[in-house]
Amino acid sequence: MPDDHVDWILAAWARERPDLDATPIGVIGRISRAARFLERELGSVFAGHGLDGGSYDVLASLRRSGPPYVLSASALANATMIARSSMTSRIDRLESAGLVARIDDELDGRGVGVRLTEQGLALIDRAVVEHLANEARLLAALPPGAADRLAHDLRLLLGELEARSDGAGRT
Amino acid sequence: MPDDHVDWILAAWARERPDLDATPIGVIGRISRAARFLERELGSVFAGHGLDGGSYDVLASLRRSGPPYVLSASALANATMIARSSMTSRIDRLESAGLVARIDDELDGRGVGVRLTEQGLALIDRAVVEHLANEARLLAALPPGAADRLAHDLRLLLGELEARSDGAGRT
DNA sequence: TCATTATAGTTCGTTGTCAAACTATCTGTA
DNA sequence: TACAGATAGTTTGACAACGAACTATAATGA
Repeated sequence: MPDDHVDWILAAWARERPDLDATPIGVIGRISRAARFLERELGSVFAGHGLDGGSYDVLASLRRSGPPYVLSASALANATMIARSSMTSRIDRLESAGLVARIDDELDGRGVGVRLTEQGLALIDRAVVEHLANEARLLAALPPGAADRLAHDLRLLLGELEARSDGAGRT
Repeated sequence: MPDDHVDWILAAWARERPDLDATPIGVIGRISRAARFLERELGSVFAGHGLDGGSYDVLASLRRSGPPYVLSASALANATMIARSSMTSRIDRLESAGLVARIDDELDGRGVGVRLTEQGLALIDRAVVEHLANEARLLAALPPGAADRLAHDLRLLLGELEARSDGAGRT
C-alpha cells in the first residue's frame, strides 16, 4: 500500500523504456537502498558508543568467536568483507582506542592476532544489546511472517552470491 | 540447505550470548552483506562502460526521467541518496566525461539543471540493457516465487524505512 | 637442501563521500 | 520595500576504503 521509491523507479522505466524488463530492480534496487537506510539508522547507536559500523563489526566478530577473543587480521577482513589493507587501518584505530591489541602468532611468523582487550569486551557486550534492540525496532513494523520470509529468501540469495564469489566468506 | 555466512554468525551468537535474540541479524545482516556482494557483481558491468555505480545511478536517473533528460542537482542527490556536496563532484566527473552538462535554471537563479548529453543518452541506453541482464542473472538461481516474495517484502521494509527518515526519497 | 611460489600484513597514493562553512538566491513577513 | 530565514549549490578539509607494490615468512617440490 505505501509506495516506496523503487515503485517510482519501476514506473519510470516502464514509461521510458517499455521494451526492458526492469523487475530485477524490485529486488536488487531495494536491497541496495535498504542497506543505505539501515547503515544510517544503525550508525546512531554505534556512534553512541564511540564507534562506526566498521569498528563495531570487528569487535562483534571477535566477541562472538568466543574466548580468548582472538582472530587473525585476515580472518577479520574476510568476515567483514573489506580489503586486508583496510583492515590494517581499522585495527590501528581500534588499537589506539584501547579496544583491541595486536599479538604475535606463535605458529606463523607472518600472522598477527587481534585480541579484544577487557575494555573492548566490555564495550561490545554493552553495544550489542543496544544494537540488536535497534535492529528489532526497525523490523517491528513489518506484518507477521514478513521478517521470517525475508530471512529465508535472503538466505537463498546470499548463499548464491557467496557461492559465486567463492572463498570470500566462511571464516 | 546451503549455509550462508549469516547462519554462522547466528550460531556463534547463540553459543556466546544465548541471552540475546539475534534473529534481526537474519534479515538486516543479510541485506547489508548482500548489498556488498551485489555492488561488486554489478560493478563489473559498469566498469565495462567506463562508469562506476554512482555515475550509473546519475545517468539512469536522468534517463528514466524522460525528455528533456534534465533534473536538478538536488533532485539527483535525493534520488541517489548521497550528500549534495558529493553530487557536485559526481556531476563534475560526468561533465568532464561529456556525459552530462550543467544548464542554468531559468526560474531559480540558485538552481543548476543537469542534462544528459547525446553521448550520455547513448551510453546509458546501452548500459541499462546490460545492467538489467546482469541483475536478472544474479537472481536466476532463486527458486520460483522467491524473487517476487523478496520484492514484496522488501517493499514493505523499504517503505517503512523511507517513511521513518521522511523527506529523503521521492524525487 | 635450496629455489620457487604462495600467503600475511603493511605502506603508499588515489579516490569517493561526508559535514561544515560559505556564497548566492529565493521566500515570507512586517 | 526591506530584512530575516530558508534553500541550492559549491568549496574545503578530513577520512575510510581500495588496489598495487613491498617486506617477511611459510609451504612446495625438484
